[in-house]
Amino acid sequence: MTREIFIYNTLSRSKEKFESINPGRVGLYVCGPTVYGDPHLGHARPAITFDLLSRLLRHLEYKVRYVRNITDVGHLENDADEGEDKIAKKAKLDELEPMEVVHYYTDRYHDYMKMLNIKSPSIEPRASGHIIEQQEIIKNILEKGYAYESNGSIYFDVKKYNQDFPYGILSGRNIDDLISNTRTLDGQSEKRNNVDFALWKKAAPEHIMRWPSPWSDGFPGWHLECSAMSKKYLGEQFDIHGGGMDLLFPHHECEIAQSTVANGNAPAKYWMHNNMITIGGQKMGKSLGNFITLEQFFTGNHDKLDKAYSPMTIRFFILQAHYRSTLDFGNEALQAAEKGLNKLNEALLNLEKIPSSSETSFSIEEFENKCYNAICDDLNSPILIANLFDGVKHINNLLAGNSKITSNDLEHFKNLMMLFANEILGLSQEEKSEEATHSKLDEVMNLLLQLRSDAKTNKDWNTADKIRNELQNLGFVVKDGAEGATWELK
RNA sequence: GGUUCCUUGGCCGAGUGGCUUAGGCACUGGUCUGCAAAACCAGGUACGGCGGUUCGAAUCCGCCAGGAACCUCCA
Repeated sequence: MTREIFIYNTLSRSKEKFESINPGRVGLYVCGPTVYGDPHLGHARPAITFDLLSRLLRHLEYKVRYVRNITDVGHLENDADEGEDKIAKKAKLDELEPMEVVHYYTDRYHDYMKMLNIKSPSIEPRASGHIIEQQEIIKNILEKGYAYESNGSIYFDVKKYNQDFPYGILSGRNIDDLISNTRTLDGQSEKRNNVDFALWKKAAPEHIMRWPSPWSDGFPGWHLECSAMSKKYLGEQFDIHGGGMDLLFPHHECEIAQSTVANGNAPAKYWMHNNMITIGGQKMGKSLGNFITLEQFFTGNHDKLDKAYSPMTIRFFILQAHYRSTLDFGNEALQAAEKGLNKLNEALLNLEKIPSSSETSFSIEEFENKCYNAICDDLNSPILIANLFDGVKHINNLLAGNSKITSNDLEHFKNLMMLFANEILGLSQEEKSEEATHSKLDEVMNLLLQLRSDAKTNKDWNTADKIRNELQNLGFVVKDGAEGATWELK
């Protein structure tokens, strides 16, 4: 299947036709989470966006190597013990091993990504497992003269780099503005310029995570890990680098600088950035403390949530906006998404009930093209979803006998609906959870007992007995007591 | 302060030079129904403000207003 894909490349600030470096293969690197907190709605966005991208590429028969890292070193030391309640905090008086924190939150991240039906990447490397590779890059940059040592730490010399290469090509920043505008922070006196960034940091005595190096016992700078791991698993130049817009500067800019010095070229051909999810018009993020975790969404356990929302509702909600637009959180919007998704799911189930006929009254081919065109146009999932709702309309009309379809076309149409909804958008038809079913059973039984009680009040003994006897046949025992009837399962 | 970006109907959210009245949710009328629900049919409301370019602009340009992201860890 040869379909052209267009991708918005942040580097050129325009949509470009996607052409992979190696025919039939795609190398994709996406910045993953720093695992020191529970995953929140913001984390779901890049995960879903690039899950969608890899699903599409694979469907179009590319062999995709999708690398998404886990950042487990760099900024952990003080955030490790953010307990929610005092008891939990007390339990952590004996500080946890950083790797315990990392392990715990990595597990949590995986659990919630799985619930969102996000496929596991091909490789999920960790920064702490690639210290050697990072040190190799530092040595390389030092040899080439674009980094300097200062008090046991190594900094990248941005000013020098900018004399030979353009710094700021991704973010559109100008180094002179940066130098004059960057805030001066404490502890930066080691740097020649405040725009310089750390490749290696000497560890303070209290810092637990530390590795030996030619320069000091310390740990690698944050920007370096992605350069090291993408190079190791995808090579010096790969196809697509993804991540949140908030990583554009300085993180991705620094990656480009590091790779340009070390390898002689920028790491990726296409740079894709997903936009932020906002709450009340503001970015939902850790520093603002206004984030809602995925667990809270799934349980409804948060002040700002009217109710619980299922993982698929969250996924659908995110897919209903284009990945480069901000998306504002709101209960109304979420409930609209929930209802819309239900409508879609019901129609998909009803696909099985459609009778075939001797002719087809709408164009399957046109439907197919519209769907492909939408998703191949820089992952325009909102348009694809709109097209799927056209499909829903067709399904309902077919069921109502208002339109017709031949059995061949029906088969094709079914496959297309399932392809786009399930395989590409990743909207699985989640089974009603056992828990939910169980709690509903209680309500249903109470309803039956209430009906029986009403019948008894009306001396409608036939109905009352019928309810009791039929329940008995199904294995339920109805027990009449002074306080009313109760039931139990035999 | 610098850089970049956004502002679409009751809500969310596509579109980007001329007929897309996108789509979802909500709403209104009708068909169906014992009554509902679902479904189907029909319907309304929009492009922040002011100027300009153009035969024609929500879409291009300028100014103004409001908002956001980044410049420090952040998806």
